[in-house]
Amino acid sequence: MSEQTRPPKLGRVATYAGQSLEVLRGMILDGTLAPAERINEVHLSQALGISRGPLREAIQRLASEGLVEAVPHRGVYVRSFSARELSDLYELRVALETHAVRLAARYAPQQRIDELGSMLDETESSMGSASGAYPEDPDFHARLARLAANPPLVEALTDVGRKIRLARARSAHQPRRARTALDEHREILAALVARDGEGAAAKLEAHLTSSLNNALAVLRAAEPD
Amino acid sequence: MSEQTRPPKLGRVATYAGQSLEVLRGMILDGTLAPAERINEVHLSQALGISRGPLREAIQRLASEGLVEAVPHRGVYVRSFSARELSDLYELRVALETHAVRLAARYAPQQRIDELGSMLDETESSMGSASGAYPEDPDFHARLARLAANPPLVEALTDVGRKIRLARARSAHQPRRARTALDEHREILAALVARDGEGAAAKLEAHLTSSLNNALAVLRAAEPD
DNA sequence: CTACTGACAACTGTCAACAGTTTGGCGTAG
DNA sequence: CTACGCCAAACTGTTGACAGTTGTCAGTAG
Repeated sequence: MSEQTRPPKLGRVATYAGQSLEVLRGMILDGTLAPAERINEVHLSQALGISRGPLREAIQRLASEGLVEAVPHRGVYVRSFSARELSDLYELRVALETHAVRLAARYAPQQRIDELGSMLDETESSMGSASGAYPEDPDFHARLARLAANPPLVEALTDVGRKIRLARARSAHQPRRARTALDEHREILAALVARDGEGAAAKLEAHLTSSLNNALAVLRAAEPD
Repeated sequence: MSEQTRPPKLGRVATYAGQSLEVLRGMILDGTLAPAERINEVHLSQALGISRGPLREAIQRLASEGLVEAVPHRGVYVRSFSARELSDLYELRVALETHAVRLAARYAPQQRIDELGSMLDETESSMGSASGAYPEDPDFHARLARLAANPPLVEALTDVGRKIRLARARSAHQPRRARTALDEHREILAALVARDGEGAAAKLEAHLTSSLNNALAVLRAAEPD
């Protein structure tokens, strides 16, 4: 009874629609709901233990985020991306992230940059051990974006990042590339520490380009149409 | 694992939720629903002649677009922007649009560029007459963005453009600036015709900066707190 | 065997009612 | 007069049922 007697903390979502949104997004991004798969509202609502109302609200938001495509009277489908669309997304991401890193080089406080460094150390130390070795660990790029201190920019990058993550859902963890990515992250950070915005942007673009090429290679290997 | 069907590609069939989305967006952008105003679901659904279900779905999408802020159990509010947020939005827009124009300078077919020119001619000829003289006519920038041939980029710019339009809802049409804007548009287009991506980007940035300054001035004049 | 027709099943879109939370007002105590 | 607490009105969140559409499949004509 007294478990939810907390005053309204901002950001806490105590609503089925809000929870469903996050659960669904997770199911799409981790592949539980595969690309091009049709979503059955009745089945899914029963699986989630809720009614169709809140579920539909969550789906609408996913549609607005571009993770799902809703065709009136015909159902909603998990979005699938072509190689061309993946390239477009990466190109957009490059534009956004290089801009972010230029801003960060100019305005970010030293402390925030240092935090990024220690985060990379942690990533490296926990890399040999567990299976949690992501080639593109989203944390680094997300934190990098936040250094630009421009919320709309961060939001735009979050959106693009989600679509990219879905687009390359097939290309699973590649521990070999993880080491390379970490090195490239360090180079970017080094330029950032030196307040060299252009250098950081160049390193970042190279990093993202090789990431795209890696994703494209995996994509074409999976379905060489 | 799961059965995969192809997403139907057909056009849009009318649905209350979809119609409400567009109507609501219009009401927000033209000021019928003022910034910081609370939206009453019952009242609004009756005004639209529909039930709360489809209306709520539309609202969810508006929330995802950032035009509206939904606080669980407390209602949804039309989003209002501070001067700082407006600046952030413009900064993001500059990054996106300059990137778009660089792409356009490299890849856009001549014909599409020429179409932009004739569009400007039409704008000019219809400027002296009617009241439809927008200082920032969205068409030019939207069409410019499309020349980049990168759909996610266009989408991102659309999102930012909507927020900006809402943020500067108070600064109404200013016919004096309309003429200036048209001239600046022509300069951008001239650089584009010359395939001078950097030049076009520079002109564009200057244009957007003066647009921001104009908006900020109007904003501070309206509420100098 | 193929092409069309009509009915059935499945699913999405919409609605009205129910339930839980927030908000503002009133009264009472200090 | 102010502060606190209770209560009712208003509103949002959720549900289950109903309605309209789409896709499928048997049955029939060519």
